[in-house]
Amino acid sequence: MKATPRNDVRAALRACRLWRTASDDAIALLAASASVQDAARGRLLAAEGEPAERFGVVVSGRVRVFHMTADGRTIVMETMEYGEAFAAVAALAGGRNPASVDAATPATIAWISGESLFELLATEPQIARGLIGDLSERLINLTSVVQTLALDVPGRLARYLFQRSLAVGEATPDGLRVSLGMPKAELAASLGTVPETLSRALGRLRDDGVLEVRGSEVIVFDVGALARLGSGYGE
Amino acid sequence: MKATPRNDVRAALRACRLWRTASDDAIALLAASASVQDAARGRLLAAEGEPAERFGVVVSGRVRVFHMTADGRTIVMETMEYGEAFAAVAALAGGRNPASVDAATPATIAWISGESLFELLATEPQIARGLIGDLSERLINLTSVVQTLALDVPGRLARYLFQRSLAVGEATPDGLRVSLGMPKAELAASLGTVPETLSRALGRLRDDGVLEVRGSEVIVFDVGALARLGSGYGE
DNA sequence: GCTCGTCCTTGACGCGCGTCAAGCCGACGT
DNA sequence: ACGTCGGCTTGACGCGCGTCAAGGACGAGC
Repeated sequence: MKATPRNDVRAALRACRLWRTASDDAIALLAASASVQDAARGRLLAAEGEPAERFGVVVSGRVRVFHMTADGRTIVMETMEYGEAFAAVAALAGGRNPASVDAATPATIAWISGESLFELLATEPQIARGLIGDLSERLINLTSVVQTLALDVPGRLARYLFQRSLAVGEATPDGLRVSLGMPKAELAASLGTVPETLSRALGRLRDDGVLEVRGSEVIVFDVGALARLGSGYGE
Repeated sequence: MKATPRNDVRAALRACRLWRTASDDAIALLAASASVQDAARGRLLAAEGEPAERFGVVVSGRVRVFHMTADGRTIVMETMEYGEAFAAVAALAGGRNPASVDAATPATIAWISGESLFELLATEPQIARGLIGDLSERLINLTSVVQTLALDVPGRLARYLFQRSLAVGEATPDGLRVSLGMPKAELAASLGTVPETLSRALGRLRDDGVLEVRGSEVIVFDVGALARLGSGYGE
């Protein structure tokens, strides 16, 4: 961690939706006040229950916002990438972190104090609207997490694959090629389950002719089926 | 629904934390612009997926924010009472309702357009901070819902009873008397389960000597056990 | 080539919980 | 007091999924 201004940090802050209407000068100030941390993969960045007086913005890499259950499994609530902020709510509400955060890949984080943000808010009040919009959006995302948890594992998997088909699907003569985006063990954790069950769920989709598994990517034949299964409407 | 200003409406709006630093004049304006609806119990107030251009404030009664799964069960995400706003995120983010809302009791609702709120924000920018705080808090609440969903049914029940013990527990010579606050069928739904399973979970707590069931209230002998079970740490 | 390690898959089993189907109890009307 | 009806409880059963344990499959290193 150090406090010299860095271009990558300023760029990440500029890209952050929280204060997208802020002036470049204000961003520069924010960047100057930030402390920068390089975190190895798996490094814990914020712990559930800890008081939070600052929040992080992802400069590079990916971080996971998650909750760990008593038996050691994790539920991933959000994954944040370049230019996204995490642990912001606790800093804004002045409370404790409602969830833990760790680095899903090697990551660089810019830490900003809640105070700095409130100062920014005071000098440039128009950013409030962006902030409110962003918080609302996050609330909507979390709502969808809750809905996802109501699905069974095949449903959650289908929902994930469907979203991923839209995002990174690549048409080929065989079908839509979709990379899983992470090792299967990690995907299982993201879906709130274990590798064994994920494997069976994939096997079932394969047997039903929806897709074909090829190592760490799948060839999707029937995107509609994924959409159907992932929206919670029976088989 | 009608548009004449009402004292109960103004009072409810005044009590609303979203704009707690707003001036009385601004509240009066808001109240005048509101349309008031009296809803019977069970009445649907907002449907998931619908575009939302307005949000509601509870003037009397209680409303439930919930998601209905494909098989017809409901997950309750929040319960809003006097002076609390619902369906606000969609109106603020300009999207669709991420969840449905219905009246848990007969309720009176003041509907306010998202536009009115933004006007208020423009004329009295200091309310942004309250709004941000409220949204953050709601985000934290939802996070706790996610965590609750990771518990098994006895755990969820214990968590609920523990919170309720703190909120409405009444010391008696026998133990802490805690009313369930709603019929058991409704409680079961709030916990994301069915009456049968709730009944068994209560029976189990009774057998373990943690509490005793008396109709629609319970006598708690061991509050610590409730806290333990509800935090996700084994039996 | 072999060996080792890592990641994934498959099978067997147990547990939690939702479902179906009876009972039970207390509240109410006549 | 009796019947009836709705809310609650209890038992039996099936299914989904987590766990344990035992194989594959594949690449890395010698």
